[in-house]
Amino acid sequence: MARPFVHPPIEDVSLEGVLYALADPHRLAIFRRLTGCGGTMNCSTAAPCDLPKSTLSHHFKLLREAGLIRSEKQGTQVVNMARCDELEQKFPGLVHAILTSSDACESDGINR
Amino acid sequence: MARPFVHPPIEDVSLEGVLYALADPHRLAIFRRLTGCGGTMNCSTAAPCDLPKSTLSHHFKLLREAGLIRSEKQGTQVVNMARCDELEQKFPGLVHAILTSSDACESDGINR
DNA sequence: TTCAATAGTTCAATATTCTTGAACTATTGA
DNA sequence: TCAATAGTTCAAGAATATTGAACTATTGAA
Repeated sequence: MARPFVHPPIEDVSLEGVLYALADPHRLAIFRRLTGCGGTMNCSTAAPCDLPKSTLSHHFKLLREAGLIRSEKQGTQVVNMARCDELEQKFPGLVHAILTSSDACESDGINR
Repeated sequence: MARPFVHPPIEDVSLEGVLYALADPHRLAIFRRLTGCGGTMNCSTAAPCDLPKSTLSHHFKLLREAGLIRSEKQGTQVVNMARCDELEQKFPGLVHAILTSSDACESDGINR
């Protein structure tokens, strides 16, 4: 694709950005799948929701630029992975607490 | 004031709502002050930022309806307190992780 | 090679949400 | 009774989000 992906260095990743990115149920669901799978996933697979692809693309971009995921082009697809280790170092316990809380919430209705 | 305050029961408080509420730097700053003081604080004191009062009122309402704070009228003012214990029970470790991460971020520029 | 299919991205327009000035309300103290 | 205080509410303009349509890059097959 035309422009290369933007991945902020971990020191530029802000708490607000992270919270904002994960405050959206679709993005939280995507991030959960990426952390859950341990490895990489392409966009449409990681998104367990039937949103238009332009919307999905937007969500992935936001997750990426918030510092939550790393994306890389691979053939015709883009593979994504959660930046768990870096995040854990910058925001200790945060991702874990969010994922745990999210697990406990069936109310989301979108996750899984 | 006309309409009474709305405080959702803790079981109706959603993770997304909490994340969204705290994704705003002003609201995070307000919440931090409320947790930091341990007790109650009126709105203008809890808000360490010089926003118009209509905006502040909106932020307090959002924090309240997201389940993060409890507000009560006392004379001419409204006193607020963080719902820490309830939140801890529903979302273990979450508030603590956010506050810790927030402490570590001087980049916010608004907190304290 | 060419061509169609795949997997996203980008753009632009509409829809939704936020911010804030101005007017309003409730309480207090003089 | 009145002014001051501390917020709330409303409405309008500003800022963001969502999404259909057009576009791009890569692959695999003919």
